[in-house]
Amino acid sequence: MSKGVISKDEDYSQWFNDLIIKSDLAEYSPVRGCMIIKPYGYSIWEKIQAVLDKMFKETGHSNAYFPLLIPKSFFSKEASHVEGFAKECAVVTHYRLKNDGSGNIVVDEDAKLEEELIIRPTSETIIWNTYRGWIQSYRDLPILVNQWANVMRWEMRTRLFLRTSEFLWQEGHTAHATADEAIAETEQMLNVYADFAENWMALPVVKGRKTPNERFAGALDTYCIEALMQDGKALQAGTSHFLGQNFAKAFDVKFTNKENVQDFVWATSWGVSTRLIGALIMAHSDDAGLVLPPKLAPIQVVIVPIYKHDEELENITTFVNALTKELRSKDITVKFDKRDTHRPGAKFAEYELKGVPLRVAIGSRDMQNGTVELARRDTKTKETVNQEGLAAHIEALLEEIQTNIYAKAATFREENTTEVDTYDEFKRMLDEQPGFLSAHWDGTAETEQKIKDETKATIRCIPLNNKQEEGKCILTGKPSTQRVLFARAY
RNA sequence: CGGGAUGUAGCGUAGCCCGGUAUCGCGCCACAUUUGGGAUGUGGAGGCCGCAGGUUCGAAUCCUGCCAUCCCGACCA
Repeated sequence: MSKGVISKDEDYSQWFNDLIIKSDLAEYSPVRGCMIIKPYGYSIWEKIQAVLDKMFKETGHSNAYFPLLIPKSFFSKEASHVEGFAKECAVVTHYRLKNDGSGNIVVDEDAKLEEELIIRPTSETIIWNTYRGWIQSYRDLPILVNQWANVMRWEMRTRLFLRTSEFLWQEGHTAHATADEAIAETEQMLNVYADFAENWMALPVVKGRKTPNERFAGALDTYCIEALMQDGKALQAGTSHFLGQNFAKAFDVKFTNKENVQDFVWATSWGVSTRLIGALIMAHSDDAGLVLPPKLAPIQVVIVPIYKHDEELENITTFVNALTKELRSKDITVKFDKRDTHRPGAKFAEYELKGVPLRVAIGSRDMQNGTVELARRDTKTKETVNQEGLAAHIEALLEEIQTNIYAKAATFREENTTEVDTYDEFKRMLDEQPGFLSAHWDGTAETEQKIKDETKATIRCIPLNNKQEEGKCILTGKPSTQRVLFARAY
């Protein structure tokens, strides 16, 4: 176990917090629920951004930026939307501070805003208010816009990366001439998210749809990707919403179609957030620290020299410089840590904590033998290999690590996904072996709510391409045509 | 917003019951010896004891109020 990090079996929540703090991803800020994302943590976000941004552009989207502050009145235009967000909005009421004469800085009551401003919890309202001016004809459609931004939701209870008051995300907001086109867009972006989660984050996900209860405020249909964490709880890793014409109607966004008939515009929105970093941590890491998939690791390979004299270091450095150059030509991110202020053992522990996928150690012994020592973070195994062909070997190994991390997570999910047919078994599994529970449900909100109240488990999603089969609801015994996925969730 | 806990050096802590300006470890600085899994020795620096009142000759310690954070619930990406 790493110093200062509690074992994840002993206290999972504490383990998660310890890891984030000790591995330098983030720290607490002076403001409740807000965190400071430190350079190492932010560099993971930058990688996530770079990959997703490319995927968005390849699917025809462009980036834009809408303001942080939204007039309060905008929120009253879409009924279910305001209901969903009203309780967690931060409100700007004044625009000036003053000195009260005794050295205290206070709000200047004379500087009260005519209309209060809301710090965006999400941008549907300001964006649809804007789209009204952009759209007149079917020729103006579709609009395929994404924005990278911060948002604020004043949550009751916060957790680093999983649920902070302010978080970073991207939100796509598209406008279409037909429902079919909007639904296709919603599904397309869900697939982009699933592709990203599985192939970059090494995180297996279930694609599905939310039940009406769990839908986004203002959506007709919410698609999601659900992942399973190591403590058996589910995490919603991304969502894509079909908003129908709700926002177009609320903000009066109409267009003239080819038949010269006016109609309301069809909408989607979709987003993922810095929560993905939380998912990354909880899905793969262990008691020694983070385990980052090579494709998203800020440092993919760290090289640690072991030497007694400067002359030996020079020797090693010459070799390392050549190796580094070769690795960089393969787009592999390398760090050569030749600090003489820390001994090798300390460095080993540090990079394990930080989840660097591959470590190369080179000492004088290796230089004489023409070898290096390679240590994998995912398996914690070490091997001594020849310096000849090393770059190619490392490249292959990184791919193997990526595959292995995914396979491990997939196996875990498989072992913790259970089909249950009775309510007793359902409750017993939640206590004894938490995970995904695939069970029949009668399709009513009442049943869903009752199960939630009694067990804290919610319907995570109705998986897409779900197998249709006859069954009986685990709670009511009423007939059902398919299983849905339950779990306790973050 | 309910329940629980905690605030003492950068971090982790002792001291609090029984009032007398603070303990230990890690880290930090200097020098030396070290370097294949978290080095060792010697010397040193670092504190308005969360904040504000009160009691007292004297408060980290007793009293009152406040603030903040974390954990568990309800709410949520």
